[in-house]
Amino acid sequence: MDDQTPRTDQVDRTGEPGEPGGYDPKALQEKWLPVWERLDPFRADDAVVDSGEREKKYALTMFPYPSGDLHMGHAEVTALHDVLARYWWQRGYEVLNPIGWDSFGLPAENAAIKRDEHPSTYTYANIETQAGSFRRYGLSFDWSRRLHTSDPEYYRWTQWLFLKLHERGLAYRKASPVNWCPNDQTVLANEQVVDGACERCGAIVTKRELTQWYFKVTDYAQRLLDDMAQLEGRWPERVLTLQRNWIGRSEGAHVEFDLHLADGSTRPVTVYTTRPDTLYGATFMVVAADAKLAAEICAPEQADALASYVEEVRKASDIDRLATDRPKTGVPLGITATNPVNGEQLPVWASDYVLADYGTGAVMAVPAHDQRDLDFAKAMGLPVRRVVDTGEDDPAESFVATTGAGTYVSSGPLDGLSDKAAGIQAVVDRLEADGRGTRAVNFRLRDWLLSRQRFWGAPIPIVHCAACGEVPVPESELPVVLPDLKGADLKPKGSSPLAAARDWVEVPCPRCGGPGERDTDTMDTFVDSAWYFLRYCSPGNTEMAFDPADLKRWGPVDMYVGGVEHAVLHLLYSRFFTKVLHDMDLLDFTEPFSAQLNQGVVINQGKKMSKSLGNGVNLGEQLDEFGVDAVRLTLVFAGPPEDNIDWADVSPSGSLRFLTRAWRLSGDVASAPGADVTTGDVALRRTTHKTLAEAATLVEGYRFNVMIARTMELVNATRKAIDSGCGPADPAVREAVEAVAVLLSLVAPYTAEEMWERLGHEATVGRAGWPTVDPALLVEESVTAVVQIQGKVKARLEVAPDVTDADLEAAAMADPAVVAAIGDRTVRKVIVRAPKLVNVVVG
RNA sequence: GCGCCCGUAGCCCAACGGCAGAGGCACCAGGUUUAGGUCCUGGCCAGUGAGAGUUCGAAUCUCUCCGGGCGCACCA
Repeated sequence: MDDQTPRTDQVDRTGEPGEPGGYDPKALQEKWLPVWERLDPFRADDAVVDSGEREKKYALTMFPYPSGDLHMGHAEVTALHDVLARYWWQRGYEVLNPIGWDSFGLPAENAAIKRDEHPSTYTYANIETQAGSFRRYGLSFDWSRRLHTSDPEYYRWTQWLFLKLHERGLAYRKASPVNWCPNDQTVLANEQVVDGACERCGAIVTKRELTQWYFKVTDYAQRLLDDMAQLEGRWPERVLTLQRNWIGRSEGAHVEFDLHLADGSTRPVTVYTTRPDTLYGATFMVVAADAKLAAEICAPEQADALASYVEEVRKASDIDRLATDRPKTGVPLGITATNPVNGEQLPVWASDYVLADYGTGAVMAVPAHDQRDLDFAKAMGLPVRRVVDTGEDDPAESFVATTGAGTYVSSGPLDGLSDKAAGIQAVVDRLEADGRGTRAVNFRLRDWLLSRQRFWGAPIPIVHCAACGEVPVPESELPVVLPDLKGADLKPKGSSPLAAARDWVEVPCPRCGGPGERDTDTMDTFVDSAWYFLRYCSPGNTEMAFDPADLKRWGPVDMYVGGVEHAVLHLLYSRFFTKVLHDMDLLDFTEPFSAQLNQGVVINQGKKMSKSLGNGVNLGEQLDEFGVDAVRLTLVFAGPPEDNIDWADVSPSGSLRFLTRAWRLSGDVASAPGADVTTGDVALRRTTHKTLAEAATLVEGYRFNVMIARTMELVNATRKAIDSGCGPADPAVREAVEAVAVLLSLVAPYTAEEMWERLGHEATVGRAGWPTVDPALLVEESVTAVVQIQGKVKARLEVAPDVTDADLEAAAMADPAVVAAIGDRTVRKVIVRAPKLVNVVVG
């Protein structure tokens, strides 16, 4: 452009910190943070919702674990989350956007051992550091509801919830082989074992027979599955799939076989199968080698073989067990079982390919139609009998099991049938008539093992009494506060550190007053986080965990933003707790999180950031160099929220440049606040209103990156209008820049606030409200219609937006370029899509 | 092995079945400065991984293949 560039640029054209009049992110942060602390603009007010003045929104981001300071991951998830929370405020909702800390857990305990101090020292110091960083990061949290799961005031209610589940028979103790992490010296839930290793420390997990506390999540398996219908389309598809897989429902039948033991007695055993229709093809039976059943039914002459086999199996880690190409092993138990449909005597084997804790721990083996059974049959030289002819090669020769439907053969009354459902029905009917079986549903989901042999968690509020058994600690005595242990006291020794605190352990039985001992395990930290979103609604309530009335007001969570790494554990447990509390009439909803968004991860140069690769990006340094707003903008603009962000692909300096350009606009506006905008430049006004309308749709669709692109366009258009269009005094320019400030308030709050002030407004722009969009300005004066011949563009016409199909066709056919393009060919068909397009088909 | 998702300029990413490029990064040129990791203007740049089909019209729908990512994987 030319030299009508406004004068202010002489001073403003700088991004250098410290320069007078320049855009200085650091100065803005120092200027506005105290103002916001004073105004406290994002405190969620119960009364405002209750009066009906504003509708509620509950925006939640997965609360952090207090290890060190915040990192890029925190910066990303909170920046994305804050866009939506701030948008809701601007749109006139009363938004509950709380923050807290998941502050129990192993890292603090390990740090405490290393430094010979109490875990709380490390924990609360980190929390303060992170809280300060979050504040500087300019997030719209309601700090008044802050919680820490390691506070006695919080874990008192975690213990209360445990008691409630215990009361309802949903918390129980049982002895069973459990996952044991030799490094952390504690048991782990199934969900915490990933590929045979501890998800936290990576150590290879082994098995131990221990008596542990469980939550009966399996009672809710079907509902956990069914209620996902409510979440369809509102949760990421992959999370729903993960949950579905994890619950792992299957349909089949229980079939009872008679075992003929070595002592001549008969004993029934039930197997679970999804293919009862292949019962005639069963040629042997397999029981889990490590199940009690195997030892009980084993013939005496095989007892030694079984014992040494079990020993071998126990030694094998889960890693070995996971190798799918691993050869099948096992030992015969020296007994037979009778096939209930044809009376055949089947040899019974023990093997580790059958799992003790799934189904009944015993299977009927149909090698022809199950690859695992076939592999075993091949290894042991057992017969293979095809009973379903699928047209494929006979598995007995090909060693490829056929699992599809086909025509039944060698199956007695089933022969000739070729419908799988009918086959299953026929066999089940027969079994039911004989009292030898029934239809059954099985779940892969296991009960939630919640005991941990570690210190830094909520003690399990149970007293063990020789006379009364497991006695719940009375609610009035909660919380059961952790004893004051630290440093070396906490060293893992395979049993809970709490056991060493004898004065703490030894208490009178609450029931009989006799000598009792406290349970010395603590709860899995996933128990703490399975209900924290409820506590935010009733902060500081000393009478109850949460007030149902508060949850009626705020619940359920409207948007839950966090990482996919919690797709199974945390979300499943929270869903479970919600349903239990619903059944207790404490909640009127059955799903805690109505919608969910998973952010990607921040990587660098194509790889996960790690110390060993030396490619870590330090959040603090980025914030120092580019400022909070530029870093937040970069993270939000990088791409769709769920995509990973490669820090090498993005440009915080580019973000900083954009913010500088936006900020400079606010200094150029030369009309007074409240000027009559209707007299302003219509073209710019259209852009402004169109941008606002589109931005709203984009934010609601979580397309924050595109929303920012639109804001950039508006900034560019405004710059152009000032420099070479209507000029800085046009009220349309003010309107546009105010719109920019509001749009930027979602992602760059400091810059937006400064712009707002320069525009002559009071803080805070975060609560200024979304400008009203004038629908009249969304309609274009004219649109460009394209005319295609055979789908190729040949001409463009400027037409009214409300042009009729007939008028548009007439105009198109009259256009010289079109006439020329058609030439002497015959017009076969004309497709008209007013006002955008005409397509002429010639032939 | 099974299932799901994704392939658009040098890079990150847009595009109700209707003009392939909105925005940014990088790069180049010009101007302003010439103390600039400044600012302004302009430019460069793909025919949408490959092929086939449906359609008046396909980046968009369908199928096959290639490439990448994710999930599940002895759950009977």
